[in-house]
Amino acid sequence: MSDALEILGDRYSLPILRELMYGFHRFTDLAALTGAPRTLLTGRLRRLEEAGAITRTQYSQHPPRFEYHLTAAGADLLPVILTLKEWGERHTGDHEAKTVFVHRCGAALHPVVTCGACREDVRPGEFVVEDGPGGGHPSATDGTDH
Amino acid sequence: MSDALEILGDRYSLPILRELMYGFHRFTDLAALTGAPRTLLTGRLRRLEEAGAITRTQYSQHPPRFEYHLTAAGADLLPVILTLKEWGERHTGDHEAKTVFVHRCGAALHPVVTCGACREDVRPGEFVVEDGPGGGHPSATDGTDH
DNA sequence: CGGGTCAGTCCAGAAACTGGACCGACTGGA
DNA sequence: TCCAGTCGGTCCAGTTTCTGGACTGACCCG
Repeated sequence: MSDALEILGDRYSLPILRELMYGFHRFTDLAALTGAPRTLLTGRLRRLEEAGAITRTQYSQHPPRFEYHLTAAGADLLPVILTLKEWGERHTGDHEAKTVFVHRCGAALHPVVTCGACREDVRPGEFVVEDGPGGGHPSATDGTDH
Repeated sequence: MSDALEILGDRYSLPILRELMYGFHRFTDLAALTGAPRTLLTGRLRRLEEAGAITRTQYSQHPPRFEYHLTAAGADLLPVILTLKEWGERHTGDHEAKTVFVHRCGAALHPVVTCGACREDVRPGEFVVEDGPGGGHPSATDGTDH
């Protein structure tokens, strides 16, 4: 996760990706929609491109003009954005969401995280934290106490 | 989502919450595990407390000692952390995860986001973005350039 | 008595962010 | 033809934030 936050851990990267998902692809649009200063936006777009989350393609030759699109890896951030949006609406003052996601089933999309293996909902306390091959925590022990 | 990122949008807030989920509750542990400078950690913990994601409780009187615990709102960030962890392992060099989540069903926990209404997996393109009551995007939805 | 633990604070230098001005190559309208 | 506007940036100076090491004060353990 630390690696992910190295790329996404700031106030603008996820909003940029979100606007790309919404269908905006141009620099000026992204600047206006996210509120990011243009200098900062330039840097973030470069970093996201380098990380493989977006592509930068030239759509006009002589006045050089570019547009940004999600890669497969970038589109894969959809679950992160959905769950973050859901949390914001539930636990911050952000009750009147500016946008609503409507699933193809017709209902407003409220994401639920399930276990890929057994398909059951995942709740705090229903899993255990174990050390992986990369070497784990100093004294991870119990994981779920409270 | 912007409100959520106002609180969580930096390199340390989510790691702090993650370590709390893993069962670490003391200032020094959090500093060591996240790598956050102590001054910064102090600020983040105050902000998360103010946002209602964690509580700070005194467990020793005379040498004042405190420990931090997740509130219900904080625990509700589990889906965000799970999906972010999953993305990091899939799309960054973070293949050898230091920790593995094992679901109570016995399998390694790979989160899948489903629609709360129809229970189907959510994939890019299987939903529509619409303006909500809060007033929406200038010209959202279609994705075609104007 | 000495060392360690714990939850911080303080400080100075480095890095990042901010917002406004500016740019060059066009395009559209009168 | 002239003028305003668009687009994707860059440049700059001032402000804020981050960083990491040193320090503190009350306790606990041997």
